[in-house]
Amino acid sequence: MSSFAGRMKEYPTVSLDRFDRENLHARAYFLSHCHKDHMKGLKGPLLKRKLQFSRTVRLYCSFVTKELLLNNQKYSFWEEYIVPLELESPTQISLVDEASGEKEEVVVTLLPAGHCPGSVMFLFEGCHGNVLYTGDFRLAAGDAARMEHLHSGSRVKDIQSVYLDSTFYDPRFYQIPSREVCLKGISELVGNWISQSPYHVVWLNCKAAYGYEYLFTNLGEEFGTQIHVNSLAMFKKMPEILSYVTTDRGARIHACRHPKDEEFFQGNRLPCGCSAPDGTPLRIISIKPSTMWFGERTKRTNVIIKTGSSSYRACFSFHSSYSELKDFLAYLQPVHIYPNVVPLGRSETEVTQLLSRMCRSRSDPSAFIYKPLGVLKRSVVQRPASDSESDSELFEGLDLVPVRKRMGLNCEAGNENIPERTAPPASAPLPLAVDSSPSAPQNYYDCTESNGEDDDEEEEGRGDSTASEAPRWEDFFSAGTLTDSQNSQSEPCCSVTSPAPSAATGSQTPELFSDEEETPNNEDFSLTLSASTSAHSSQNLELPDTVILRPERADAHHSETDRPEEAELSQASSDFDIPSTPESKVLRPEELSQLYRKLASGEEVMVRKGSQGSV
DNA sequence: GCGATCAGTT
DNA sequence: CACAACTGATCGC
Repeated sequence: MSSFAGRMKEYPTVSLDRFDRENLHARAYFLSHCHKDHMKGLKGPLLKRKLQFSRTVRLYCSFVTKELLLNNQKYSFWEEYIVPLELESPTQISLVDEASGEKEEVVVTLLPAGHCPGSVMFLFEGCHGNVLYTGDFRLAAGDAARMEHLHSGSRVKDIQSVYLDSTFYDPRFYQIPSREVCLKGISELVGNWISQSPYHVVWLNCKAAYGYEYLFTNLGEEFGTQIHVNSLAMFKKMPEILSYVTTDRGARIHACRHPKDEEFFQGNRLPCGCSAPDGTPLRIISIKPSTMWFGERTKRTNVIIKTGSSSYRACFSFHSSYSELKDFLAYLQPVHIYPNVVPLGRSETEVTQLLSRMCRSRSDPSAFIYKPLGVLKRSVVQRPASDSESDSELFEGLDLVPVRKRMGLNCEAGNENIPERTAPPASAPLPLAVDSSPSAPQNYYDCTESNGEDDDEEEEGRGDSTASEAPRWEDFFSAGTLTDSQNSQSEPCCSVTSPAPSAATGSQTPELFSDEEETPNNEDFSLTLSASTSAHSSQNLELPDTVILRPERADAHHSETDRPEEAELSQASSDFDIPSTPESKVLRPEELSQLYRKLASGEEVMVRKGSQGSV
């Protein structure tokens, strides 16, 4: 849950995702996506009054977010104050103090965030530097390298600060299976079930929040069907979603909800109360999307877990995993990183400190020699989804840095003279490496036919789409297009600048595939299903509560700390429990700086187990 | 009576 | 499992 207070240090006159308290005085508002915890104060009467007296204060968001927001009556008063922005189209906004007339210009660019429909990150560029507010996001490793607007020419932009969705910034959440893998697992489960008879139906036990839509569309596509949901109203302008949902209760796949839906399910009823026309009892399974995570060295990823005779939990995450976050940060190398979320069981200072290891060094770069150790880790960062058993995590956080030139902050308006850092080495995901051929993702997805076309062509109708890309999740459900874009209401306070020229020269496919070969292999679990578990009215008591459908391979090393009850659930393993390398300890940044200095000065340095000793 | 906040539930 | 929303109790205006 976001605990971001609403304002960024560099541009304190704008407020993002918070609309109460101090934020009432903002010159402009930004909404990253339509989840309640990012809308605090948004329906406040105080704000409403302020708007009525203002000529310049506006709310900026994506078109889809606008649509979803206005779908809720409580926010309808915003209608005339919302300025929807296209994705990836830098827009200059004047931040005006209406009392004094003082004015500051800032260029904002919306980047797809992959969190839920309409979700975006905001990149601000102005005289206080480039700042990225991520909102909530789930991006795969390497995605930052594919975002044109994080680059200037072939170089990564100089990012002063990142305000980060740090939900899973904790080594415990090292790995979360990719969307593709999760989707494939769910697909197989659903397919195996509904193919058994017309009375076999599936209930997707989704929470009342946006973000599951790509599940609906992909399942709908795969099985040539529609998913039953409570309401279509919010999707009325989103044909690419609308065509896969229905309010026809006769559907085989349901994602409808009811306040007592869990009870209903126990009584073999769907939340919508639907039953078979001829009176034959339905055979219902529930699939509850929930986040599952896996430790650093866990190779097997069980994306489906059976939790009862007819209940399953399926891996699903709205947020990037620890390794995905590290990849993201390692690529951008911001000077500062501020957490928007404090993961459970941690303190704010703790997270900030952990994050500081991913910041560009603030000290004199010449004090650091990156070579000996940096190279080691660099390789890990390149292939985040793979070689998870590598012990090079020893120096986590200090890897990255191929030495990059630092220059002063630009204080001219605009973003012309942004200091450029060198592009990452060839082994890194290339900036703008446009992996546009549909074939490449197929390797990655590893989920057969269902995805090559999941881009749902209508999506491509988006007018602004500058970069031609392979089908991407974020294209699909993050920002989306609306029909009837009569939206171009030009606002007095905003003008569109020309997008930065695309430098999509690279053609090399980034590190997409990883070792997903180790992922699905789902034969095991189809067996379970075809065994056609007895109707769940007969409580099968000898079944354990939790059955892992695809057993772990022997590669989960439980060597040191072998805790039987956790051995099965790799997500219970944490890097705290099982150190990456038995003899290593994670050095504190100060210790490492000291170490690096010694190395730089030619001193001999030895790292011994547990503590760093030097000669 | 409305809204904000918190704890508990799913 | 740890997302995000809903429910109900409590407090204040």
